[in-house]
Amino acid sequence: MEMAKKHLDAAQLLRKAQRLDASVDRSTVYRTLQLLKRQGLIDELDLMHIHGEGHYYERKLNRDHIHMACLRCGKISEFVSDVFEKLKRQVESDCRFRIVVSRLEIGGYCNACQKR
Amino acid sequence: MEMAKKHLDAAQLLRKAQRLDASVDRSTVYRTLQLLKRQGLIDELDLMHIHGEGHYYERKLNRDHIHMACLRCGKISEFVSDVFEKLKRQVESDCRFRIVVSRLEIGGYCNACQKR
DNA sequence: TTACGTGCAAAAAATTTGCAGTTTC
DNA sequence: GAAACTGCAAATTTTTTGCACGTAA
Repeated sequence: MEMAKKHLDAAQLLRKAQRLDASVDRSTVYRTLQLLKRQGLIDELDLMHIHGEGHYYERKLNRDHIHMACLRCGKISEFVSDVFEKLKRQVESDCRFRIVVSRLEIGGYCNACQKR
Repeated sequence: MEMAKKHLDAAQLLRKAQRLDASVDRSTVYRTLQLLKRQGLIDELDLMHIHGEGHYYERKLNRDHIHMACLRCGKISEFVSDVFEKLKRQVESDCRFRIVVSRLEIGGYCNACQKR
């Protein structure tokens, strides 16, 4: 599964998979996503539910990133921050909590939409 | 709606509401939640889907807090951090993004469960 | 009136499950 | 052959919608 492009929901992944093998079923997609999620190989997002109640998935990379969803134009942008890393380390030490997955999603207005 | 207690899902809110007025319908709950969400009066969480695919709601207070969900015992804990506030300010200035809502959820192992 | 909020019933969207047949080791 | 994976069909769960009615400004 080449989840190279990001932020795909289960239906999109199904369609992509069926382009390679038309017999692939929805349940296989969901079962595989569950597996990958448990292994920590993908991250699950909901992008502030701007486009409905579904979930989106992306390959987990070394560096976590923040997702920002524009409430007006729907654009999704990403941001990597040392402060985010610092925050996670603070949670781990202050709360004695071993972090496995983390997700920071922000809804608001992007630069372009603020100007209108 | 006394969402005093937190992290209630739509079904729980419906049951609570029906205790006061038995005729309340599911759709009213969902419509009200949509409204409150748009007004920024409540926050929507999914608590890392530890207990299923639903969503949880809580009154939005002055200070945002981080939610941590223990993948073993299911306990949800909360944490307030200045670093989180700093991170949000960084996003606003570095990305020129006007934040309306933000949500940081973390999955991992709580102090007690790490020791087992 | 005109807009709004509601219950009701039905639909739609998202995800899960049981089962039987294959493949894999 | 046991364990794991799959497609298929059907079921569940979660959320939304159309509609008719009542209410409030």
